[in-house]
Amino acid sequence: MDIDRIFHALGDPTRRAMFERLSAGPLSVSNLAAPLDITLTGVAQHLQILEESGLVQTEKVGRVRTCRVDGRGLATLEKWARDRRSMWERRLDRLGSLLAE
Amino acid sequence: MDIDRIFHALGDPTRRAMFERLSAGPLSVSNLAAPLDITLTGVAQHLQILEESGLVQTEKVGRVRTCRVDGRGLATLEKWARDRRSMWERRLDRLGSLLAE
DNA sequence: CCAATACTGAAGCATACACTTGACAATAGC
DNA sequence: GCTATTGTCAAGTGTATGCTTCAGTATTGG
Repeated sequence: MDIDRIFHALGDPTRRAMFERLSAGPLSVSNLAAPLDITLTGVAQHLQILEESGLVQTEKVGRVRTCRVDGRGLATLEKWARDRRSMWERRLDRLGSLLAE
Repeated sequence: MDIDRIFHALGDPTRRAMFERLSAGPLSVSNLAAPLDITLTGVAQHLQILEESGLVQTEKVGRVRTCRVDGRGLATLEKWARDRRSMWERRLDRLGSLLAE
């Protein structure tokens, strides 16, 4: 789960909308595409990027591909944010104790 | 703190590297630029995007501009991730209780 | 079996965006 | 005051990427 790919994937508003929608529950590609006013092909391209980044998982059964959130990507993202925050707060703590002296 | 700008800002590897570096502590623009092999101008451009997204805060004193992490951007990002996770897990919960019946 | 559905693949286009150069402005140190 | 440092502004360039069209492949339902 490469953080680089994850941020790149979510950097696009359409892909983020897709992911947000999927976090409410699994959808077929067509259903996922319905509210977006771009081509199905376009959606499929975005989907591939989301999949490669570990944010979304898809499975094809018959002719319909079902898409669902892949927890691993989200977990990687959360860890990244948590790590940055802890570094940042440690810094603030040091500053605080310096001022306290 | 627009989530759209935040993800766009962090979607670029250079900007993310800058932010990661700043989370360890404040830096001047030149110091921030030093390890990156792009122009100072390029760094300044990235910096503006980070600033507009609420991830970084800068202050110019004399001729040196000091850059530090702005907690608001990070908080917005964390909230977004938390919200997606909770939606996603609620879904898994419903599935679980369905199977339990 | 035939038509409709649900995607997939290749190729092209047009814009956004990362990055550069070159010139300039303001401050700091000697 | 002169020079070096630190950053800013405007404009241009090339590539990445979001999106489209068109054509094709399975699969499903009547």
